[in-house]
Amino acid sequence: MTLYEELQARGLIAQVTDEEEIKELINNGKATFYIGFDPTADSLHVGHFMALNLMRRMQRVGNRPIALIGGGTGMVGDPSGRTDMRQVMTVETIQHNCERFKEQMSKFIDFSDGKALMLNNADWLLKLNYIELLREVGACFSVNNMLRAECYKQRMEKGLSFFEFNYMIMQSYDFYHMFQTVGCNLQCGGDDQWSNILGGTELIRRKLGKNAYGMTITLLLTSEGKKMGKTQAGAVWLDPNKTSPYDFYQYWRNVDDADVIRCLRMLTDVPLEEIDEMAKWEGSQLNRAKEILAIELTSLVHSPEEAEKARQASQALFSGGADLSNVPTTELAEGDFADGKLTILDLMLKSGLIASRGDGRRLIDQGGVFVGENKVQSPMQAFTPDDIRSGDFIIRKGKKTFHRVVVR
RNA sequence: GGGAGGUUUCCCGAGUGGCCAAAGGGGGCAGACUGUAAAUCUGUUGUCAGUGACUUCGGUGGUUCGAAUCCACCACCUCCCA
Repeated sequence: MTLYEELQARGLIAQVTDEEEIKELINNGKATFYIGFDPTADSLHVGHFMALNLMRRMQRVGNRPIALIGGGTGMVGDPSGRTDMRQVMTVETIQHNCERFKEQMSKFIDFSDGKALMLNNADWLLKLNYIELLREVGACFSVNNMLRAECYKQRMEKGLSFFEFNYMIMQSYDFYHMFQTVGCNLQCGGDDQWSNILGGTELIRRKLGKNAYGMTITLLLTSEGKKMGKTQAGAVWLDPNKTSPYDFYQYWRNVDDADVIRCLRMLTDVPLEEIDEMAKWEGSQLNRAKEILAIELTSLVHSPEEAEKARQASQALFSGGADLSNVPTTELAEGDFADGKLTILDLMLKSGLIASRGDGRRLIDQGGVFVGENKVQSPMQAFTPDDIRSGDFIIRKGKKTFHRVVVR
């Protein structure tokens, strides 16, 4: 199976500018392709994972990936898919975020010996002179066309600033620049990037009379049409300090029935034949598929060891296993026990299970808090360090949030 | 530059002087049912002590016994005309 066929079979390819040419390029490892990453946070998240995965797959057959950090474009912000203007970030924040991205990406992509590049468009965009830019590329963009682009359409109702309107031009300039300097001949991205990518191929054609290509990958949406990897608490991060491997594992373990197979196909390396088998599973059998998904992804993003730990912790909690050492834990010192004991409210507050004491009272009122097997009856129920030390002290909030407390 | 309207609790959105911690919906959380799924039903959803106090309705001042509601100024947003 060729790379292109595989990508297609996994449902990753959304749109391509020229199917035959792109097949030829990527199947034979002749593509130098780039994907842009906006440094809007200090960690990559699940949304970026699709892109990293694509880069990894492409690199395996000899294509050369370029991870383009949007240090320059990040100062403007992509209006695609946004209903409001992005917050403008300081130069220092952007710089810091770029560093972190670099670190995280190295786990997925081999940057040695020029097998992959990491560039920052701040290196060329910041140097641009407004008048020169207008003269050089301004004539190649039709405002009429730009306004028709899907990414701006939605914003026409709410209002779009000129500042953001320029995003497409800058992204196109990136492609144009890298086409000339490092031979970048293909741009990939999420399907919401389609208009921006076309801007680039168009610019290259007009300015240089040469062909460059574009390919977008399907956005990973839940069956309800929401972006995958978003929770109420925010994004699911790849940084273990922001989203623990246990939480990461649980996120995937809990995806909807309707989404498991698609996630397996698009995100993991599990062979397609095996996934096709799983697609036949029904009902509670799908739980097995969710476990596989969670293990595979936690292994890829963190490590097989972390994945195993998360699996063991989950099993211990949900199926009554013995080893609870890998459950999320809060450590307290004797000194934390003001009067020799702490109430259940204090303990939950300290371990981050509740946001306020009122929140905790409500939960307990509704019978949603357990210590071990026992339902907590009163918010004033108190525990001494010895109570906690006398065995595994597990607080359960609701059905699936567990937290262990230990006293040093 | 001229004119009109708006800014409410996580989001949308009611509220035009006391009965407003503020309707309704969404979302979230919890309970029941389950498979760590979905759907459904129920409860809950500012903070802290619990028959009470405190903070909240863009900001700052003012009127009033009393303001999310009235007045003044400022900031921001949207729409219409140039």
